Amino acid sequence: MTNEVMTIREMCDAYDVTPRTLRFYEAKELLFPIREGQRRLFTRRDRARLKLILRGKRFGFALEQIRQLLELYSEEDAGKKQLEGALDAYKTRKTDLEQQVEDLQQVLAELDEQMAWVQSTLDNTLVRETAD
Amino acid sequence: MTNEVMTIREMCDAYDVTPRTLRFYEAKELLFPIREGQRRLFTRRDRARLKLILRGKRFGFALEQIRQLLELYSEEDAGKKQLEGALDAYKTRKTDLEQQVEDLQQVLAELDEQMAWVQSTLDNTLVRETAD
DNA sequence: TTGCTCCTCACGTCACGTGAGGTGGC
DNA sequence: TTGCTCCTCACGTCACGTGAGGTGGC
Repeated sequence: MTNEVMTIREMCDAYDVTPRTLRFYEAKELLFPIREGQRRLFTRRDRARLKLILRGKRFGFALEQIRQLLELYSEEDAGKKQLEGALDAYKTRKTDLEQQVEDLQQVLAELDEQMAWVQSTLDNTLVRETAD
Repeated sequence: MTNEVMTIREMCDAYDVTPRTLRFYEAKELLFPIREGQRRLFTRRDRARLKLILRGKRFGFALEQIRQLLELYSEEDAGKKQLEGALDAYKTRKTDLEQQVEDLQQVLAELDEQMAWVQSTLDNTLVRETAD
C-alpha cells in the first residue's frame, strides 16, 4: 500500500538521506510528518514532497526557493499563474547552470595550463638533477 | 615600484575582494601583512600569495588545502617532492571538476524534461480555458 | 566638529553533521 | 539489564557578510 506511513529510518533507507536532514526539512516547513507520540511518521504526501525537494536540490535551488515551488505545486488549482511561476524559476536556474558549465570548462583549461607548467618545471628539475 | 606595500583598500580595489576577506585570510594564515600600528600593509609577497589563493579558489580547492599548496610553493627549494605533491592535488581536482561538468549536463537534461512537462501542462490548461 | 578609513569583536548565513543526554519497547 | 531506535537541544563546519562600537589623521 502506498498509503502506508513510514518511519524516519525507512525514509532514510528509501531516499538515501540522514535523519538529521529529514528533521531539518521539517523545521524548515518543507515536510509535515505526523506524530505518534514523539516519533515521526511520514505520509505519501511527505514522500512526494521529498522527491521534489531532492530534485530541486539537484537543480541547485536553495531550500527556501524549493519551499516556494512546493507551494506553487500544492495550491490545489495548479493554474496558469502557478505553472508560469515555476517555469520562470526553472528558466533562471537553467541559465545559471549553463553559466556554471562554461565557467567550469574555463577553469579546467586554466587548470590544464597550470599542470603543464608544473610538469615542465618538474622535467627541468629532473634534467638538472640528472646532469650532476 | 612593485616593492611598495599596499593598504587594505588598495588591495581590495586591485584584486576585487572585500576587507573582510583579506582579514579572514590573515586569520587563516594564508596572508601575513605587516602592521603599521593597527593598520595592515600588504607586501609583494602577500600579493603573489593572494593571486594563488584566488586561482586555487577558482579551481575549487578549500582554503586549508590552498594553504598547504602555498607551503609547497614557498619552501624555497621547490624540489621534486613539492612539485609532485602539487601536481597530485591538481589531478585530483581536475577529475572532480570533470565529474562536476558531467553532473551538471545530466542535471540540465533533467531540467529540460521538467520544463517540457510543465510547458505541456500549461498548454493543456490554456486549451481547457479556451474551450469554455 | 565632520568625514573617511581603519580596527576588533561577535553574531548571522546555509544546509546540514555531530555529539550529549534522555526515552520507549522488545 | 542490554540493545536498538527514536527524540531534543545545541554547538561545529565553511567562507565569509554584516552590523556595533571605537580609533587616528586630515
